[in-house]
Order: sequence, then C-alpha cells, then structure tokens
Amino acid sequence: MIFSRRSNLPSIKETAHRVNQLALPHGGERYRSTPAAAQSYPDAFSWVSAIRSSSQNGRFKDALCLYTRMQGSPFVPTTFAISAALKACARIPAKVSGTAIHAQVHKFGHERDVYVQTALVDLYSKLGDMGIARKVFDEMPARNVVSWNSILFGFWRAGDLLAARRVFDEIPVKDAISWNSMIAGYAKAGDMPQAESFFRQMPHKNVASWNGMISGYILKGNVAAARKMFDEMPERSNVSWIEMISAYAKCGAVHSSRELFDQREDKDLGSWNAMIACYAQNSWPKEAILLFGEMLETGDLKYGLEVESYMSRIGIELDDHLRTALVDLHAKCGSMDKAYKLFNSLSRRDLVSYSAMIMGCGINGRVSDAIHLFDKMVNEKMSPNAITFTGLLTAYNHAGMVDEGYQCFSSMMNVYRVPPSADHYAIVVDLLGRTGRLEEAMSLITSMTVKPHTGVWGALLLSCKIHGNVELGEIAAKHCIELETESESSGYIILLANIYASVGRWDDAKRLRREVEEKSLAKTPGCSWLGLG
DNA sequence: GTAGGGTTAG
Repeated sequence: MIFSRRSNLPSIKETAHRVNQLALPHGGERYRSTPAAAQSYPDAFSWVSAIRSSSQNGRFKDALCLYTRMQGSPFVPTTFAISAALKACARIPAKVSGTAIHAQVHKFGHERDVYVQTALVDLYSKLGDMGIARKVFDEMPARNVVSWNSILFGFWRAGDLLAARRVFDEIPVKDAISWNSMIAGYAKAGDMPQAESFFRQMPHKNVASWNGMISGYILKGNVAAARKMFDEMPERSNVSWIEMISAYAKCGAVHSSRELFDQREDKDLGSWNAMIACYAQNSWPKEAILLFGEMLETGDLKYGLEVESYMSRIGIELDDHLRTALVDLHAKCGSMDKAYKLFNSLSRRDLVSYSAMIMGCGINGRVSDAIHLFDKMVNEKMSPNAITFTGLLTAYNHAGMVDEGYQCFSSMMNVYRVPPSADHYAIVVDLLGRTGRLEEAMSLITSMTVKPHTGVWGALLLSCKIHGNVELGEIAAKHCIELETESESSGYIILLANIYASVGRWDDAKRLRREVEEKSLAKTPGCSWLGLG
C-alpha cells in the first residue's frame, strides 16, 4: 500500500487519474514553486520524504507544491503523503487545498485511516470549521488521544469552553497535551482559578504546564505570581525565560529583565531578542544597539546564522538588501559556498554585493575569484569604491602577490580615482613588509597623504619582527605607542622587546618587558570597566 | 516514516 505504483494497482490508477483532474492547489491558493519544490523523485517514498522535510522546516507551501506535483508523477499519494499535505494545509492555513485533499481521501478510500482522519480533524479545527471537524471526528471508526486532542484544541480555539470541557471529560486516556490544553485554555480565557485547578490535578506536569500558568498570570498583569511560578518550577525552557524577560519589559522593569537575562546560561536567540526588544520598547536605544552588537560578537557570528534560519522560519522574504547582508555574513564566516549561492540568487548585483563577495574571497584566500569578480564588476560598468579595493588588496596580500598588489594599489588612485585610506596603506605595508621589502614599506608610509594609524605602523612593526630589523622596528613601535592609549600599548612594546631579543640585545628586551610589567601592576587598581571613571 | 498542545521576541 505504501509503496504502491499505479501500474500495480489498476483500480487505483483510474481513480488517481480522475483525481489528478482536481489540479491542486487552485482557487486563491496558488503557490510559487521554489527550487526545493521543483525536483522530481524516483519513488513514492522519496516524494513523501521531500514533502515531510519541507513541512518540518516550516516550508508548508513547498510541501503543498510537492504534493501537487506528485499528482503528475507515476505514484499514487499514500496515507503518508496525504497526512503530510493535510498538515501543511492546516498550518498555512489553506482551506481550498485542504478541502480538495479531503475529497481525495474519499477517492482513495482512506476513510478508516486514523492518521489521515486525525489530520482532517486538526485541519478543520484550525480552520475554525468545527461543524465539519466534529462530523469527521464522529464518523471515525477508531480514535486515539491525538484525535481527541485535535478536536479539543478546536473547541478551545473556537472559544467554546463548555464543549472543550465536555470533550476533555470524555477522553478515555488523557495525556500531557490534553491537560496542558485545559490549563492554557483557561489561562488564555482569563480564568486563572480554573487553570490552577487543572494544574493542581494534573498528574505529571511538564515545562509547558508551568509555562501555561506563567503566561496566564502575565496576561492578567500579575507578574509577581508569574515570577513565583517561574522560581518554583523544577526546570525552565526558553519560553519560560523569554516570557518572564518580556513580562518585565512590558511593565517597564528594565533592570529586572536584565537581571534574568544575565542569569540565563547558554542564551538562545530568543532571549537576546527579548532583551534587545526590552531596551527598544523602553526607549533605551543605545543599550539595544550595544546588546545587538554583543550578540553578534558572542559565539563567532553563530547567532547571525541563526537569524537567517529564524527569518526563513517565520517566512520573511529575503530581498536583495537582506541577501547582501547575508552574503557578507557567510563570506566573513568562511562559508564561501553559501555566500556564492546567495550572491547568485540576487535579482540585481550591485557595488555592495560585489564588494562583499570580493572581501569574502580576500579574507578566505581566494585570489583568482576576487580578481574575477572585480573584472566582472568593472565590465558591468560599476565603479569600485574603497571597500572593493580593501577586499581586492586583502586577496593579494593573502596570496603574497607583491607586485600585483602594488599595481592594484596604484591603479586605485590613477585609474579609478579612489583615494587610498590608511587601511589600504596598512595592507600594502604588510604586503611589502612580510616579503622583506621594509625600506619600500617605510618610504611608502612617509609618502602618505593621510595620517598613518596604528594599523599601518603595526604592520611595519610586525614585519620588522619577522625580519629582525631593529632600526625600523624602533621607529614603528614608537609611533604605535604614541598613537595608542597607554593601556593598549603593551602589545607593541612586547613586540619591540622580541625584536631586541631576536638580535641578541637581551638587556634592552628585559628592560622593556619589565616596563610593561610595572605598568600593568601600577594600573591594576584603577583598571575598572564598570564605568566609574 | 504519518496526526496533536506550549507562543515568548515582532
């Protein structure tokens, strides 16, 4: 049955042919096929897998598209395919498609399948059509607790408290979901005494039971009672934390929000969002932005990638601007394949997206790719800017291609009229310096039209360390120390000390190291980052 | 391998 092919089952073949004329989906529910839903599959099992995986990733429209396309394949939709498709219809929600699939259920003779029938009950419950949901439910030859819970959910959703209560009492074997539906149902209806009563009677409470009570109290504005529950519960989920943080946020208790947020170990994306939103809602924009930056820093852009999956989950369509931001993100994470994929999916590639790609190639050592992209971009009549050149120079630097890099640097000014910034100089100094061309690097610095920053002098200093050049190293270190605040200069001093050591000037090395040590000891008491200074 | 609840950021 599951693996049935039309050719093996002629009677179904006929039916299937007729049903195919239904041409799902139709009416107002026309769904654009995405690449994921455009493939074809060799057997019924693969079709079902594809439909289910789309559904599991929240791509319900893809799932439905696939189901529709399965009609054109040599395979008859199985109970597995049908229940997956019904689930997608329930989640979208898609009434017309759902009803059409309901018709197919009869054509294919799945009236006795408990999975398909339960999916139908759930579909109509979610569509708010309790008349049909009840009819399907009543006609089921066999029901299990999932079927009962589905109709129970429908009555709660329809606001029919009495029917819900009656259904609950009739459920032969209740499970946690049955109980939690009652708790959450009464809580949402604002009847906390009833919610509490069910909560107390429930035999094996889980996190959701507690969360239901917490959200009920919050809804009533009783944050203290919610907090009491939160403190008493044996284990908390992300939802518990986020609910409490945002409850405090809504009543302006920013510090209480933050206190909970700080207690949260292994913060998930939701906790960060809730805290950032708390600042935003309470007019603390600076803190909101700072925390957002902190979120991106924590865990190596891990959350940046989560943001992407989050957006696709809640169905935010990626426009070119967002895609470009993600190109940049992936490129900087080293996932150049993903960056390329997104870049190629752009409806129009512009200066910003090209530059993001070139920069990514530069960071990840893909010189020829960077050059290729640059040429393509210029061919498309786009004018590169300072960022584009930073990417390209980074690429040359990564590959140690000194002459090509230097040529690129000259053409920047002469051909493209982009004045080089200190950052560009820093890259070229690094490029020259690392290959031992220290004098050239030094004269480049002296010829600079913009003021060299520590990046420039630091690049020279590092090169002097590599090649053991004391004379230029001293000059570079001197500038670095001058430009940097006292607390951050010790790194440069140590570097200079290492240069002395590498040429055998042990006394000078020792002297500098002691200097750094004394400085760090002296400033420790005042070294506060708590904003006291 | 199929079907159900929790909902918090927005």
